[in-house]
Amino acid sequence: MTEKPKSRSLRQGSREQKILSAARQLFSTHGYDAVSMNTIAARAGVSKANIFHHFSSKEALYIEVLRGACSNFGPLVEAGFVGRGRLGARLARFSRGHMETLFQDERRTQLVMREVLDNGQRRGHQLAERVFGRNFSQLVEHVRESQRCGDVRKNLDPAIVAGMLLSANVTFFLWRDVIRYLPEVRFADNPERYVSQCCDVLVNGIAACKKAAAGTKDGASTRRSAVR
Amino acid sequence: MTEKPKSRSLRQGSREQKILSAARQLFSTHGYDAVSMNTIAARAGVSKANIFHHFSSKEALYIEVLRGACSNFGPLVEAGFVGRGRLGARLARFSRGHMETLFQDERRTQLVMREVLDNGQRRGHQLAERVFGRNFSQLVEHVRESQRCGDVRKNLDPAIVAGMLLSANVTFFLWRDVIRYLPEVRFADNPERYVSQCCDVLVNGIAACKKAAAGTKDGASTRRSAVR
DNA sequence: GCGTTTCCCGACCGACCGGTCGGTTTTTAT
DNA sequence: ATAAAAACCGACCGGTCGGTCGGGAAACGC
Repeated sequence: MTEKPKSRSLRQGSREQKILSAARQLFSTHGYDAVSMNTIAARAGVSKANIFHHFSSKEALYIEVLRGACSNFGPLVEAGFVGRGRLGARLARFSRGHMETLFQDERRTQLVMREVLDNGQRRGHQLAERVFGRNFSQLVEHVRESQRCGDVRKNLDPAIVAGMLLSANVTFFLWRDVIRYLPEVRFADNPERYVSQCCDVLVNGIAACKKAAAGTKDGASTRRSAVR
Repeated sequence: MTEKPKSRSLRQGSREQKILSAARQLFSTHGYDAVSMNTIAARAGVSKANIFHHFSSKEALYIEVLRGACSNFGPLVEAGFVGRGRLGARLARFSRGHMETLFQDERRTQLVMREVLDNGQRRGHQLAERVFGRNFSQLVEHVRESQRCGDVRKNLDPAIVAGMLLSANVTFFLWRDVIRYLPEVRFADNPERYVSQCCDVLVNGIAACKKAAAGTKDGASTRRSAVR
């Protein structure tokens, strides 16, 4: 009716994109097995047979969704870490950005998580290359750099420090719907405060001894805000 | 042939236990959807109909497996934390025990993880009560106690500190098959070293300022061992 | 001994799974 | 205008799913 014909090259892959979009939504929230091709077809407003016209199999479709989820997973994060300022400030900025990225596209994060849990052993290699790739390497490099500057203790494995930096946020994301019901936990709906405190601890933990107290300035503001 | 009759009350629930055991194995390694009742029946050496005689549905069987996995999940861990000694030593002992528990029954850990990922939102409440229950509370209480003693900075949320303590280990468990392929990571097969360094960082991070260096003694032994 | 209850199984059910097939419509190239 | 190619669909395939049913075997109370 109101639609113009549109050349195929213009609306290139519109149906295919709809399929991918539907599959991304469904796979990430319910997992691979729990989602049927019928469901995807219905969600995408497309016949099931059409899906098999664009993707050779359900597995192939899933892989495609996964590939899309993995690309550019970290550049934003990385961008948040670089720059000048004292260690505590940069680290907090990075961590905040990281947490934001996790929640910005929960679907994507959840998809990756699920893949790690379900196929970590089988596809661990690909995941390591695709999800992290250079991102983790760059983060480690930053830590190493800080060690050279004397900001970070030299007896720490930079990869472990980088891992701890990420693990706190990832765990928060993963368990947020559970810890909410723990009576002692009051930060379930306040990731900012969580990140802030974690960075506080980490900065103090990794900083070279004489500067231990210095990093506190940025991270320790316990009463930052109660929003979100 | 060689089997004696055995009264029913003696071998009480032997078939039922076999079913539960098979279900536990299969669910934990492949997830709920990917495991069929036929498979469970075959693994248990029982007819499928018999499973439905003992358990009203697949869901009920799964819940039962889950209940078994959740009980006594933490007492051992808790036991490792209490006792005397300086903060760093106790914390390291606890963390080591925690990591050990995670790997001691990987199946169980993986089952809980999967449940969190798949049904965290729906069953978050039950999970919070069953998986952690008093365990997390006790851990938090220990942190709070250390705060009163002046060993831990008072401006930190004890629940967050407790969370960081656990998150490092949990993340290691979850991502172990992925980080193995990261070139910078050399601790993938050496959880002891990982735990050791994490505790080092945490102890220094949470310790009251003047004692910052003190906790290092126990945790910083970077060259502890290369075994396992 | 005998009835009752519990345990157990093979056969079977409708629903749905991933995937295919033949044919129709739409787009593109000429 | 037309033929080739790509996109698309309804109907259908063999197979498996969770779950049921009727009946046989074993343990129980008496």
